[in-house]
Amino acid sequence: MTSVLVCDDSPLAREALRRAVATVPGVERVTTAANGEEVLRRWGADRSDLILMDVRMPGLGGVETVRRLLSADPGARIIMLTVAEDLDGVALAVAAGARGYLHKDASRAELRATVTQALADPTWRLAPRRLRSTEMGAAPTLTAREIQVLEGMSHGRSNAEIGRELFLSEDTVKTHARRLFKKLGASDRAHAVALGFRWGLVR
Amino acid sequence: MTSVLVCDDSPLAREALRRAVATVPGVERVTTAANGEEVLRRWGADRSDLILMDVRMPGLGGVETVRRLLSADPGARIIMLTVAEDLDGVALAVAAGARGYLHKDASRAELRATVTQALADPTWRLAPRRLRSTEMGAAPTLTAREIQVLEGMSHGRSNAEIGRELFLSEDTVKTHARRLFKKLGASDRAHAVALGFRWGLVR
DNA sequence: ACGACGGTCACCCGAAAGAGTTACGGGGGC
DNA sequence: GCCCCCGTAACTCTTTCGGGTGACCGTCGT
Repeated sequence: MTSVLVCDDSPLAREALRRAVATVPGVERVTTAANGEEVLRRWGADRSDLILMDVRMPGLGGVETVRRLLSADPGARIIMLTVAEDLDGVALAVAAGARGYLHKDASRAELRATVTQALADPTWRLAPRRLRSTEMGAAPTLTAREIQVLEGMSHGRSNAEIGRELFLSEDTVKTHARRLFKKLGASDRAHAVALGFRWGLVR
Repeated sequence: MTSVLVCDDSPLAREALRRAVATVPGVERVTTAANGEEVLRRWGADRSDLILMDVRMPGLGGVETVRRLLSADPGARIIMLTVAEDLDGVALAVAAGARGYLHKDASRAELRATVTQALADPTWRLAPRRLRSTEMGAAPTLTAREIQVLEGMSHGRSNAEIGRELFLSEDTVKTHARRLFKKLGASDRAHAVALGFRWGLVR
């Protein structure tokens, strides 16, 4: 029974990853965890053949989780997931024994190819490479204006206030708002702000 | 020149901590960092006498940062900051060499006392203790109902929908909403959701 | 050259939201 | 005993939001 464990603190990314991994031929079970602690806690009772784990997670970070997991089970196969910003974290994780890494904006095909290969060859290690594309669990791409409007919302400003701040008419702000709602799948500004935080688009 | 470094990924908590620490007699400089990487990067050029660091941070977690910091500089004095939920992280950090820890809802007075003592005595270690109170940079205390309402907002639900979900009238939901706005200092629901994320009240 | 997309703005309209106020019962603290 | 906070609920009133639609212009890619 081939099983894969997906670990990411972002619920949206986690779901997207789970769905993507589930389509890989041969994978019969995909479990998920929200943080490193959860992975370690469950590893004793429930070992997977492969772990996909985010580098940046609250609590026990991905790097430390890799260390502790490998000291408990040197045979564990782990692939780190990362965004462009924390390449050093990836380097640490690979140094600690992770088999490779994937950028979060890797295409679904690249993700599947990597998972397939890692499952097929127990000794496989990823030759470092950079990936692009906009598939998988990548955050929706907002334009600069849309992010400015979203940030305004996250600071509690009304459309009119955002407009004054950005030297735009309120109607224009509303247009940007409507467009970013659609991209994010948000039903209102509160939802949009929440999704912005969950996707890491705003802080 | 006595200097203290405050490290927390939450901007609000960071500012609150910075202000609190700055009032400690003898402290002449307070610098801040948003994550472990930043602390490590700057440690070579700019060493502080004491570090206050959050346990849970994105990227390099507090525990791992303690390890790497102490392996680079065994004399570094570090106090971990934590919320009630990650006591294991604290245990790890203390095991790794942190001098002690403070709950984030410790009173400002307790924070100052701890910092004063840690600065005065280079060998000081905190005897484990639990603290309470609502001073310092603690997140506003929302009631269970208020958090439920805030979570509903973060999922894009209207007041009426939240009411149906929680078996409350829409008017009651609006009352909870108004009260949580006031506690958080939010001007509308989008702002409240943003503050909820920044304070770590919702995910 | 054409179309898709992004940035700008406008108008209409119904549905929400938010502020203000009142109220009543229960619990905890002083 | 009293007061403050919480949970519940209702009422009114004004503002804002969000959807729908249409429009003009510039850019980029094909």
